[in-house]
Amino acid sequence: MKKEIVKINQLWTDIYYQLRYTHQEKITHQSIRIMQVIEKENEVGIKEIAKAIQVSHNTASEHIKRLMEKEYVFKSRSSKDERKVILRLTELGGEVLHRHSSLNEEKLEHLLYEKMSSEERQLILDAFTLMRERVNDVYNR
Amino acid sequence: MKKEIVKINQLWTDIYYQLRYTHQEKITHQSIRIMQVIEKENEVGIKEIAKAIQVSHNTASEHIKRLMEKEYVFKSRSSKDERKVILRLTELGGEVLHRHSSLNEEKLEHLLYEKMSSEERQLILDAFTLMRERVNDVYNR
DNA sequence: ACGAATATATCTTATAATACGACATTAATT
DNA sequence: AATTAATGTCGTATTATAAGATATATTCGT
Repeated sequence: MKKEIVKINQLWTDIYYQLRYTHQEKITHQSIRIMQVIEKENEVGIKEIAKAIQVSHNTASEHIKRLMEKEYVFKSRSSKDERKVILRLTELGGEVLHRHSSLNEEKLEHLLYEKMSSEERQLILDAFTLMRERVNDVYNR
Repeated sequence: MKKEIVKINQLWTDIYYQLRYTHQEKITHQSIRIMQVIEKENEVGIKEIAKAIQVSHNTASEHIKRLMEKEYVFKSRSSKDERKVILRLTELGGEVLHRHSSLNEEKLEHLLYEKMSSEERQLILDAFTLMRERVNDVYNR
């Protein structure tokens, strides 16, 4: 493995460790992964969840039941196929997922607006934008 | 909240979602958080774990027992204070944590070395390096 | 129109994870 | 020697996780 790759991963995990949210609510690993899929993909139903986290469809259904009890997720039905569930995050669910996968906004603002010049800030934004664009080229056809 | 902050978080989570490892072993949320602390901090013992994940010391001790059974973690004792445990990740533990918090090395290599020029690659590396440096200035004295 | 296939839901059962209080042990401190 | 600090263990309770069996509703194929 090239050493730049290892280096970037080191930087990535260091940045996340320092800038993540703390004092987060209790939540399970599966719940986070499920909510990530719902947020990042379109038209996600029970079957897609089961595939994404590698469990049976009935287990996936139980997960969703629990997430609905916590009001992190709600269901609607596809208009094209009334058998199919379409899952979405509630506002609360979105906030919870944010606190478990995003960078702390206050810390990020402090870093970008008080510890960096506008040129440095632009460098960060350009790099992330480039990376996301190229990633999309690779993984979404 | 400034819109650049929200934008960067959007990019951050998109990049992670696309580049993360898939088909990961079953692991609990608490296990990952504990291993992150062990990897990123020095001289972590039971007390530090308890504080980091906000549980009692006996619960933290049980977590460590389970992680040792799985051979993700091992203990030694501080030479300065023989009461104090010092936790470290085993090689296996390091790999497991990697698969649950880092970017997939194959995907990253493909992205950086086949989809980017060396200038673009350098931009990414510079941006991450800058970000990590400044983060360290802020959060480590 | 009708049986087959698909998507989801529910119920039961089993195991593992999570957490805490109470109590015990060992090493350091005073 | 008594106290404090760091950790470990036991008992107990709750929740999470997962699968199989079974059921229901919708759509597809002919």
